[in-house]
Amino acid sequence: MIYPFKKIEKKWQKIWQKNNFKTWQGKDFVGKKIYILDMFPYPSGEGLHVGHVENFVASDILARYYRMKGFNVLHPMGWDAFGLPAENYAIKKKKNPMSFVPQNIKRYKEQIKNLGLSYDWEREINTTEAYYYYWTQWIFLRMYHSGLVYEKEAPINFCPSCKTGLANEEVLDGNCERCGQKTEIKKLKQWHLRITAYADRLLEDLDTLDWPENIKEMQRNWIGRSEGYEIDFKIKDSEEVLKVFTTRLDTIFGVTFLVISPAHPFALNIAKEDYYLNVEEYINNYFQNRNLKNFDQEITGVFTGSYASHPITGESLPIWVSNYVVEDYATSCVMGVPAHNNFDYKFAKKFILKIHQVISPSLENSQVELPYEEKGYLINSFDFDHLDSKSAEEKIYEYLKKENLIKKTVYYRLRDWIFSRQRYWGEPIPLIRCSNCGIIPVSEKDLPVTLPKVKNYQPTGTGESPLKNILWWVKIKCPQCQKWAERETQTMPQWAGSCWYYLAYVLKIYKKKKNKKIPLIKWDKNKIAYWLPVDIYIGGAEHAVLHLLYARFWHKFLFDQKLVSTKEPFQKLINQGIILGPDGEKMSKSRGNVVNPDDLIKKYGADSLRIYEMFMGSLSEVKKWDSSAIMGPFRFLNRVWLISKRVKKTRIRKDNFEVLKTINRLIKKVTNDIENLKYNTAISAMMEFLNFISDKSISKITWLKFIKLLYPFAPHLCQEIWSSFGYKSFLDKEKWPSVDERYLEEEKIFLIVQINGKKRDELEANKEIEFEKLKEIILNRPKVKKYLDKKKIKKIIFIKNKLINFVLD
RNA sequence: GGGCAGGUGGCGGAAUUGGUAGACGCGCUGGGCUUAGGACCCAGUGCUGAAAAAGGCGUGAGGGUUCGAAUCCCUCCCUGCCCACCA
Repeated sequence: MIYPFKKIEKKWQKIWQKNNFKTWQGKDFVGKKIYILDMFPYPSGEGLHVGHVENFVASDILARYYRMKGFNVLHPMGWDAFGLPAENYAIKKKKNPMSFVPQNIKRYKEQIKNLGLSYDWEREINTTEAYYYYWTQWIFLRMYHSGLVYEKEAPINFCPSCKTGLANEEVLDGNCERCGQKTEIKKLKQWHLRITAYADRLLEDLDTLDWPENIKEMQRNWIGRSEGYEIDFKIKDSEEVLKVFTTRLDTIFGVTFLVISPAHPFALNIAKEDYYLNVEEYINNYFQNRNLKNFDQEITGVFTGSYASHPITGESLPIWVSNYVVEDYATSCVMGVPAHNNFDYKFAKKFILKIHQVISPSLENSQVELPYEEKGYLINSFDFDHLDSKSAEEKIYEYLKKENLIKKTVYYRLRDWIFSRQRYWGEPIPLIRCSNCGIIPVSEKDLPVTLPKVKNYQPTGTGESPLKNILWWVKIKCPQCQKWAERETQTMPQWAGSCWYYLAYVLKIYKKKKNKKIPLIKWDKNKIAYWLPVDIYIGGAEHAVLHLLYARFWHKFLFDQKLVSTKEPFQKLINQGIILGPDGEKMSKSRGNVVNPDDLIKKYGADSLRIYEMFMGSLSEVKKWDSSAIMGPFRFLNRVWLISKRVKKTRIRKDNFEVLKTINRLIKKVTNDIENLKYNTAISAMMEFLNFISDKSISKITWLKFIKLLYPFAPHLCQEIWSSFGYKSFLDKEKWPSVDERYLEEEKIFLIVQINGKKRDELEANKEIEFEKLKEIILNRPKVKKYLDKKKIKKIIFIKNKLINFVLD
């Protein structure tokens, strides 16, 4: 028989909705809080996928559990609806995203309702609504006034398909993060946010976070702090000086050439007559070809004819121009130490330059295969010979410092965040361009700068935003000189809205206007102080260096502005592992291996789907979908339904010790497992319990304890059973079962008998049994006797209440 | 090339952190019930040992530490993810 999941699920979803989800509302300033947050989705038109389900169910279990534990739970949901995915989809479907996004949201909400997820819908937010992006713009203006916003023409990544500039973080393997197109390098004037000003704090404060180590490591690598030295190399026959950045000062006597990037301002200037044309051609070539980022690019180069002198030895060092020097990192000039750097080595080999070993792995033997990139002891380094790398570094620094040729420096791999997009579907950047006064920020009282409705919102591809053509919107009186000026027509990147949305949930209020509730956001530091930080944040790892870095940056800025009270927004982070298709490949439409949650809900019910996804394996691991395996959880719930009917008729009032022991153990196990997000083992323990009682009669009390344990996982079924026992309450308001320790203690224990470390026998014995007594019993057991026969016992290992091991000769 | 995670039955995965390897579930086999079953119930299920028992072998490969290793150490192989001319 199949339990009537359709009827049950519909019934409770309706009741929950009718109750206006009041049970699930987080109340400001009431009791002990916990903030459980999901990464909010892009409402893309494809609908929810099984990955969303995994994410949302995982947090829903926590939310329901903590409500039963008496916490004041904040568990909100919203829509990250600006940005390329929604816009590209809208263009494909030839609809304006403004009219289109609400439809998608409606579909998402319907699906979420069908899953029985317990969100606080009063706090729902949508990044594309004016009341919301008012504040996105407001924070931006604050940043502007704090000097964190600047415009700069720079070579940036440009997606020819999305027709917009992209941030470094949005380019994966040279492809657009959104559409997969190969990106090009284009020189465009772009707004930047000075995230590098926060590099150190973004790095340091990672240590205070309870995040997966790999995500922290990714952020560390992305920030890429490196401490080193900037050294002056004088160019011969010139007044100019080349500044070189190195982290390996100890190898300075191994320098045999200098290399500068083709984009370095000196590149052409220092080229000597005979070399000028070569260098010019090389540089032109570089700029023509750099638009396609090529990862297996060959190292090329050209000699400038100029020489620099070594700051210590005065030796002449040829200056080369090469593509292997990154143009926008550090001084974009490198000292070539081919013996101790792999790239320098390749370069020297190719152009037959001197290779000069100055580091030796040990003092005794300097023989080593080059390039040798490890630290070691100095050789061929004049006065500094025999020093180890570290002390040599200090001594050489002292020496060059006296000559005023060196400076300690820190550089970051992290670049400032390119913050403007030449697209329609984003928050307008609240700035005004006046030909008289320059850039004028929109005044706070004129916020929000609303995005106009337009017919033609397709990207122009010329590097101009489609907003440029909407003259009525663009033309504006300059607030300063009152002459005609223009609005900035570029928009913010898709990540802007998600930089502070976890605060928006906390700050959302309603204003009543003619019986209508108008949503508003009102900055309230007390509310933020109460709810923040987010205690548990669940979402995909794909945002490791995007959203999670940007949001931390904004949060730290808000902290400096005294607008929030914590240094970090997200205390604990959990990444759910992605779910692969049944073929073991990433789910994608083109592969045709996408599993649709709607179908599964129809066939087995939301509760079965919820349990199946949590039962698949550990939350953070990558998992493969197996459609037939959902039958396990489905059967499990059917049996719960059946046994419930049986228990309803029982007359048993008091359970025997065995049953009480088992239920109390289960309570302990499930409680621990939920708190550690080990849902798979919690579920298997509940299955075990069901197997255990399937041929026994148990009391209603014990059964309903079990139903409460199962409730966060299968809320519809458990709520139905609860009410069928005559209870009117919502289980969210019921108390989580507590463990009665009396039943956890064992008076009998199972002892393992090992012989030479191998299990040969087991026996039940009284707890705390003494060694001598036990030994006597065991030595008389036939199984053991057989092994001990004629052999000498060398040693006996006895672990109380657990194991005894006889070591034989 | 660098960083991180991981490798356990036919499959998804457990294993209290050094102490019964394979919980739980899927699948499979046999039986029951049934007009029927892709429903349900019962039994079995790491490999090998022709059935049972005794035994032997077993956590990517090899070595080590230990009374005892999936777990700790060393060497190697493989897979996944992220970053990659960052000096």
